[in-house]
Amino acid sequence: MKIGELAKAAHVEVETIRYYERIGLLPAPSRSPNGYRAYAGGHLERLAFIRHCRALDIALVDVAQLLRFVDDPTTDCAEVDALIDSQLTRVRARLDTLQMLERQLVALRNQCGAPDRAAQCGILHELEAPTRGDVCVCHDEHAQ
Amino acid sequence: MKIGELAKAAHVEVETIRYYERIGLLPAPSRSPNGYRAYAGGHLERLAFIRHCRALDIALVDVAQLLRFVDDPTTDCAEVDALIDSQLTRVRARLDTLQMLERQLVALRNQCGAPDRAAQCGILHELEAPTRGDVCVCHDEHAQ
DNA sequence: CACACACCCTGTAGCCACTACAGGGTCAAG
DNA sequence: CTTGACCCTGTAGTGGCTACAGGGTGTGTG
Ligand SMILES: [Zn+2]
Ligand SMILES: [Zn+2]
Ligand SMILES: [Zn+2]
Ligand SMILES: [Zn+2]
Repeated sequence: MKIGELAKAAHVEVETIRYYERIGLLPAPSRSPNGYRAYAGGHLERLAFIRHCRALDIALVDVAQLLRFVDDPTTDCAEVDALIDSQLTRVRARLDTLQMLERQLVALRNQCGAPDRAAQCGILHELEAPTRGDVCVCHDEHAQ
Repeated sequence: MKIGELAKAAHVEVETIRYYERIGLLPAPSRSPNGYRAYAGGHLERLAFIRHCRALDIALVDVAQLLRFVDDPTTDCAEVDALIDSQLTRVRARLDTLQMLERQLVALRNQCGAPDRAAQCGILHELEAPTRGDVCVCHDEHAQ
């Protein structure tokens, strides 16, 4: 299997595959006489695993860790669980932030009475608020 | 005001301020005879505005655009509104993705029956699923 | 006055996970 | 014989900072 075929099979860019090889995530395949990379089934499996993890937004360092567990199935899976847990924690933290952000943006959006000149726009007015030392609608880190 | 004082006042790293200056977001201040940057009140205002936007996760290019509106208050604020709207759209899209992600991670986390050897761990098992062509628990991009 | 220490300067490189060339080689179809 | 699709290596760019390295400056203490 040539790199383009592997890319198509795994729904990944060719450059991404070479990148994974460069950083040591995907083992270097054998080469055809012409120098082209020649992949076997195992490479597609491993690449699918990686992409699957990436779809879960798991960082590549953590994917590398998971791959080590896959390669050595005698290790205690508690570390796998912990890794997923910490990933879940990160995702939930980001979710909280984004939900706050959405509320703040909606509030901000409602500030614009009617589109007119920027001088009257409530949005810009609101964004300038912390400038004047007013209570900040979106974050209070600089309000304390 | 020296750069460290400005940094403290705006709750920003010194390097961040120099970075904003380098990319043209914050105007270069005048210099003291010793070469130190000497900031005026306007700089703190502008920096607060930028950090306020960044707290709303608005990209620096968009912040630059907003600053142009601030500087020229005669422009039509419809563009401001559109910018906030598109930001809101981005945030909501990311929210949707993250919510799916959280559900998938929870499902994945529940796969681990009891921590034991990695060979039996349902999490690794599940992460390997797309490898075997099974229906993918987390993303179907490579399942169709 | 000597020294420490905090702060300032410039410039460059690193982070993450790719993505996009530039500049070349290989191969099959028409 | 030419076209075009694919492959190769190596390097640089993205965003939004962050972290040095290698210097200069300013203040307080012994
Ligand atoms: Zn998947
Ligand atoms: Zn408006
Ligand atoms: Zn704010
Ligand atoms: Zn487990």
